Amino acid sequence: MPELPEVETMRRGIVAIVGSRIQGVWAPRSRFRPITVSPPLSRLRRRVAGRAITAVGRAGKRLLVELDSGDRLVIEPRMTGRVLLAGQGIVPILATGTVPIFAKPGTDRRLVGDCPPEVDRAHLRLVIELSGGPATRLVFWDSRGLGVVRLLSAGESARELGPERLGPDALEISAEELKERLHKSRRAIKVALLDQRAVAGVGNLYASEILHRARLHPTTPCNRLRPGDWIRVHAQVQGVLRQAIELQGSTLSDGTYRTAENQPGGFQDWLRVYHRTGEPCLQCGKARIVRIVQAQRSTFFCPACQRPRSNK
DNA sequence: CCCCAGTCCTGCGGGC
DNA sequence: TGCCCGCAGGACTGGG
Repeated sequence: MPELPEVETMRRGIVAIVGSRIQGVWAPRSRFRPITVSPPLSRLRRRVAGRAITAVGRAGKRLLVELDSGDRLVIEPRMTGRVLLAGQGIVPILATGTVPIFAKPGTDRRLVGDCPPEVDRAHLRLVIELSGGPATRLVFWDSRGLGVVRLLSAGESARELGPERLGPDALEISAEELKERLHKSRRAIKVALLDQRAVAGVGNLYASEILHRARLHPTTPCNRLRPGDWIRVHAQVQGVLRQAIELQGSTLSDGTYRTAENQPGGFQDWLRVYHRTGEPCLQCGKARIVRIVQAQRSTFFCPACQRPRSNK
């Protein structure tokens, strides 16, 4: 599930398209529902055709492809979306379930590299044709199809990515601002960290990891946190996300997330609580990891290392 | 302000 | 062995 580290890794993986020009955009035919694109593809295509890419940025869990027209493409991978680059004469073919494979055009089933026998393009959602750079295509792949691609004018950007909808990026936010934005809330700290309007980029996996390392019980109401708690939460927000970026994100056993170079991430080997229900805590070695549900999402924590706040 | 349930979607794993 | 069901959750919406 792409959160900030995975999206940042994707951004770094495609940043070489800066300077390229968009030649066309198309959505491959598929047995699945078409990708959610706005404006509709025909209009989007007219607005981006011939434009040069001036930057590739990121806001929280969204990828931002800036164009010389002042418009920007916003790519939201959500649960299973991925971006890939295809080079000269190479098109991505996608193996069922997991791994994208690269093949020479016109040879659909003669694949380059290892590949399971069943190959399809069903989850290929959007292809952006490029010229003048190292890649000829930017490809958006998404198995569940919850991902979204939007073209926003400068004005729309201000609204859609503005402070009403998106808080400061989790890598940029200061300890003071994080505390200021949350400390009056009665919400559980775990739930609050997932609120993209408060701070952008933390998702379900990293929220559990952050709180375990900060030694804070996930159900603690924000307004019960002490100054030292905020310091630790902030330090771990940054520490965990930075380490995860260094390791190119987390590829869980479902294998869905891959870098733009089609490599798995490495942070899954450093997870201390996520998906480790019943296993011994790696911190204390005594207690076993517990799973609870908060706001309809799984939370994992160590009952010994993350004690609930006693009164006051 | 906050919370909850529902929605979108597909792949997978458990249970029978 | 096959089938059904529920689960996974990011972002959003509508109702309380």
